[in-house]
Amino acid sequence: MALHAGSVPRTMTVTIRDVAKATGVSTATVSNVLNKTGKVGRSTRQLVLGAVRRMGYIPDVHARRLASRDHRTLGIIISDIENPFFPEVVKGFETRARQLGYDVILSDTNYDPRRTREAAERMMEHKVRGVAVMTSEISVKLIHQLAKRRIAVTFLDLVPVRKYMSNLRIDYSSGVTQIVQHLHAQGHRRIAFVAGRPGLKSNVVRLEAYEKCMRDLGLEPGPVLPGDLRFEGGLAAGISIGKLSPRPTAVVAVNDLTAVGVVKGLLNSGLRVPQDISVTGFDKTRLAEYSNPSITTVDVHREALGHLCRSRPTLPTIALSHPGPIEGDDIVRSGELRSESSEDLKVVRISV
Amino acid sequence: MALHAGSVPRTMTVTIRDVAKATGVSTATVSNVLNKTGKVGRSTRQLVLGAVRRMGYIPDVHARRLASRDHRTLGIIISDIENPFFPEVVKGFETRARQLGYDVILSDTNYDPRRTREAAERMMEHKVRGVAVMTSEISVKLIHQLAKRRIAVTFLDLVPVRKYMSNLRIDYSSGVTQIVQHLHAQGHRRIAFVAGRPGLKSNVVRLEAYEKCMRDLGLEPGPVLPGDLRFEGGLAAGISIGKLSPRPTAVVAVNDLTAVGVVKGLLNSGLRVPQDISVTGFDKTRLAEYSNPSITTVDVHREALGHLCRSRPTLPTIALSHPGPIEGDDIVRSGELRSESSEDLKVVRISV
DNA sequence: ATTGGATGATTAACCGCTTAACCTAAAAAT
DNA sequence: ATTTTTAGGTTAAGCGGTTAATCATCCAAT
Repeated sequence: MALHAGSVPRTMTVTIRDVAKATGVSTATVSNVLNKTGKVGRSTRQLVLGAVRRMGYIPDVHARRLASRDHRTLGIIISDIENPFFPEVVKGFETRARQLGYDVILSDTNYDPRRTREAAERMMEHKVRGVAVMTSEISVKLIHQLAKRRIAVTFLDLVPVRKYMSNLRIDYSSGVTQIVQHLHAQGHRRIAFVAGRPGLKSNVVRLEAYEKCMRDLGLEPGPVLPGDLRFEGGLAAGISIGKLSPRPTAVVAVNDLTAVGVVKGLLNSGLRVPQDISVTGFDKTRLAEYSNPSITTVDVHREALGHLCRSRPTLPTIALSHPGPIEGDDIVRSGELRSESSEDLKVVRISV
Repeated sequence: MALHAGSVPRTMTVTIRDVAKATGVSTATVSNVLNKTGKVGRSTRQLVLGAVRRMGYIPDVHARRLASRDHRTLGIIISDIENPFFPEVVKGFETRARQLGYDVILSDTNYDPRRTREAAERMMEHKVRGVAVMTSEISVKLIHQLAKRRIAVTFLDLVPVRKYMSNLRIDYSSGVTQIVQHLHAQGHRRIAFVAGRPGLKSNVVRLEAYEKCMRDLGLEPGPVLPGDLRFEGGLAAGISIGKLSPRPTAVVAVNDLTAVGVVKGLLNSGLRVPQDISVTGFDKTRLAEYSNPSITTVDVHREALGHLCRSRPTLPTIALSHPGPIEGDDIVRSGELRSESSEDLKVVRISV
């Protein structure tokens, strides 16, 4: 029995002290090696690095973040990860963040105000540098709380910009307007609208844009059906529409997921899409591409959302693709996704 | 100017010490109030709680985790958040974890071994209690490293179970076999297969099951086309299949996303689905439901995956829904999703 | 009156790492 | 030859919590 009980490490995890002891240097030196501060000599560095590898040392992120006041973490709050729109945003956001050496923490609110509040709290607990709020369930109060803690908040057109806030204004109106005009140009006159959740600003904006545009075109703002931003809502709406007496010839859905549901509902009602009736979506998720038939949609430039406020130019454009009753790809350019930042955003400028 | 400069707090963040000072108690007491240890008297508790609220104190998660060795955090590693399969798993996992008071950290590997290794490291840095590895890019070594650090690992049929490991065995073979037999029963004789990524075990298993089953039925293992587990691969395969001279009458795709791509490819080639050719998928994602026509798929019971090893019973079953050339819903029950756990899994038994 | 819990609160060590301040010896400058 | 830099390290004080050990009361039991 050559082993002394005393030689057994108390805790299973290797700490920076263990590495220091093993190499005969101070913990400060090990830390400096790990953080590449360039204050350590070549030979010592090799020595330490060797030990680190050999001993399987992995720094504890909590200790690290606690000690260095610099928490390189960003947060993103979304509503529903099952809506394909969000994974795409998340992917862009995460990729970019990682490139820049940031960790990302994700919170899904599931359209629930309580979970939204918890999500915001989680961001504060983690002391994230910035958070992208990609949902509109959040209260103004919560946003201000975040900002007050010097967490740079980026959101979608929710409240006026102040310190530490940055607004991504998605020009929903323009997108909807284009869709409606597009349908009008195709000869459609009875155009229905499938809405999202009543409380959500972004949805209200779309609905109003639809109504205004219809009137501007001298049309009656056709039937407006309730939805839930999900497949189910779209499905139900599609079935309802199938039963309407003067049936609409086109349906504008509040988002792609809803649109896909509408299509399904219509098909289930024995209608043909797009021969009998056209359906359009919003968001330009891949879902629109997967769908049969592909649905016309509005690109809200998720990638830009994900990459967040690349300075503050007028970002690329909304594109309408794949018209309703016609096959083929026609890209209509127009509308815009604007990015407004308050000066203090510099803090989180996570794009180059 | 009634304000003294000295009265301005140095740092913007309220710490437990500030709360203690403000209420005239010790930090230990504040901590005890916050952690509901029940060691604090009623009046003091109210006092503290009041101050906490008033001052907007939010505990720092890093400090907390560092001090209490109990890191209530779970990790989940997935391949591609844009594959609808994963958001569904994540949602289940996260919901359950939160119910149990765990935090979740998510990592997306994007089918890239390097990112997989980074993901595993991230888990170790965070000292998570357990991690669900829902991708097969991961190396055996990495899994062992995690287990060695006493991180309970749950994975999909990758390596033999040891200490701290738990295996979710998805009976892919059975699923594929059922699909093929199902198609055979429908009268299909030329059945193609669209594969996933060559290296991945789960994909190889499916391919082999397909081949074996075909032979068992006395059929030639029809054409096998390469894929990538994504829409693109399916699309390309679908187009290729459209050009085949003795054209298959059915296609078994390695997963739903691929299946959707195949359908699109076939439709683009002027074929009708399912009248001319049937397509089946795997995973039973909602995508299969959204698709037109809906595709037959195999349920791998994501929810069970998400909820992880609810003890270790033989979990519910695989269901085949919506056959190819026939409309309507017929559920074929059979096959199974098994969950094997090593004894030590108790550590992470995150279900009740 | 004395002992012995409960109950409620405090003290202070520590979690694992970073970093400002300080030290030392060798190289460069004067 | 002496002073100044500079490179390479060390010391030790935190970061913001938790928690074991300890202590002070107050009250029931002997």
